[in-house]
Amino acid sequence: MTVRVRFAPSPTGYLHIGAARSALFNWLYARKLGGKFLLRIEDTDLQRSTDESTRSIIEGLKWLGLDYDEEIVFQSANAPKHRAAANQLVEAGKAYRDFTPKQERDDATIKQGIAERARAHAAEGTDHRSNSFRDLDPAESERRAEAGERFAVRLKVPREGKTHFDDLVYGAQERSYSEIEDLVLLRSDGHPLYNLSVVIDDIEMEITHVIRGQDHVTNTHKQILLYEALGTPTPKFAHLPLILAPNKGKLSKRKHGEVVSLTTYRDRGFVPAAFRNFLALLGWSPSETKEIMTLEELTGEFSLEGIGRANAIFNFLENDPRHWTDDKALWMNAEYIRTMPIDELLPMVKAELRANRLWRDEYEEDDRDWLIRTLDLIRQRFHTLKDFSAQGRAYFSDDFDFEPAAVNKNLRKEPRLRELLPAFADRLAKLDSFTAETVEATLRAFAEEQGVKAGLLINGSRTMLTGQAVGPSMFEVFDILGQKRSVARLHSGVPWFDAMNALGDI
RNA sequence: GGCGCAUUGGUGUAGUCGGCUAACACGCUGCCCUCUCAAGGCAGAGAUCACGGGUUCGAGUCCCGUAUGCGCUACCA
Repeated sequence: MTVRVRFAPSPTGYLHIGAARSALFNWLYARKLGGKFLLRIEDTDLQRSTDESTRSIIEGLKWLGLDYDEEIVFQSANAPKHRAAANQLVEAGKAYRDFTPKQERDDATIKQGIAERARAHAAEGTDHRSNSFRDLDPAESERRAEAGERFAVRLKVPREGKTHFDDLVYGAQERSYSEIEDLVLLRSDGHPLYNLSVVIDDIEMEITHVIRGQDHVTNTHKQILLYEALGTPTPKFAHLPLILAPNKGKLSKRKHGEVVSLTTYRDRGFVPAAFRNFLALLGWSPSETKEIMTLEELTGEFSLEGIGRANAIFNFLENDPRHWTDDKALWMNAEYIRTMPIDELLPMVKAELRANRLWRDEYEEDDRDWLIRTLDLIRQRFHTLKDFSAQGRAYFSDDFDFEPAAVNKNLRKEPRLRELLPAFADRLAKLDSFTAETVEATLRAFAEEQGVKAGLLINGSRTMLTGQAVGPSMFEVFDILGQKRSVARLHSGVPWFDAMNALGDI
């Protein structure tokens, strides 16, 4: 039997990184075993579901490189089947009509409401499953329904016994029936509810393995009850540890903002492969110690046995731009940027430069070699794709900013630079062969002649040519920027210096 | 309140049948390299494996208890 797994998000917001990891694990499992990876949008909650969210999920999967097989299943389209299944269970005596009027619940206080209700039940000594309609005579039930009385459909959970399943991650699990309420299958307005829909759809889609977050374990017990009532074999289950916030709390969009949204990583310059790699290591570890892995390696190495059972903390510092997301994710992205094949990096950089109007068509043809050399030089110290248009701007445009700190450190400290730099520029202008080697020889000779340290001219040049205090080896930068631009930028210092001096200390 | 799950350095994890002087990665510190910053190389700090009992010659690894955290407990998904 071929493996069939699914990723079943509800489109009620942007794709959460925890959900993205579930998708990744499902995908890896399917690909590893030559099975199918299916996508099902659980849009049964019409109030909260949006098309925009559905699009965001699909885009997110695409960005991560997780392709799905077969058509997307929209759960709402299957509502008639879900209703039919519930009715069939009523007829079979496995479920019953509950004519209790619907209680309106305040969504915000629902959690404490549950606890209070549980306490009250315990105090009264009542079984939380006790429902007067559970044993209502079928004929009577039928009659009241025909008369148009509103009712919900609840599963009749057996009085004695327990459900059990072997979780592929957590091992043997069991739960006494007495802990499970007669769950509602159909609302009194006929709307099918989550647990019913999931089971019916999973059966219909012939899902063999359900791999989802650990927050679903209790649902799994309820769903098993449904499978049994329906007389259908259960799929295998594997629950995944959760991804928590640094305070060990739930990682939510509302509380933690954009760090939890997958699209953030795309928008802030992550290489998809890097983020995917990072995500794979959250809760799962390969048998080898190697952590940087291609998709193929990930697929080959992946196994459910490698998944841990403890929740993982997604480590980041709010309000700290340097650590806005997990350090390891940032490191991994930098690692990918500086080591991935330049051909693969190129399209991503192109998109980034284009978005910032720094892209020129010549980069595609005549200047392609120059572009590749430049990228190879500057990518060594970049962390995200954004850096190519920000820190890297001076390589693609003459219109770039000077960092005040760099100006103070490398230019203002030594007044002689106002004359030295242009004089050095004149030397460079005379060079017949302008390469890293000839520039270096020229600079060192000039420094000695003027009785200054080479470093003074090097650092001053760096700031004049790039606006920054840090960057690649300066002679390589001269080489990349070329003779004309280098000379011009060094000369541009004179009026600039005068303006600075007029302004006084910063 | 009830039920379930988890607990190895700051974080992610490894640790098969009990032999650990507890391993790897990120992060951190220092040094080297050097025109700066990275990268790289080297060195290092950081964990009495939540706590308390027990079994055993020997426990991170097995058993019991406690604590803490998380999850679920809805006519939400």
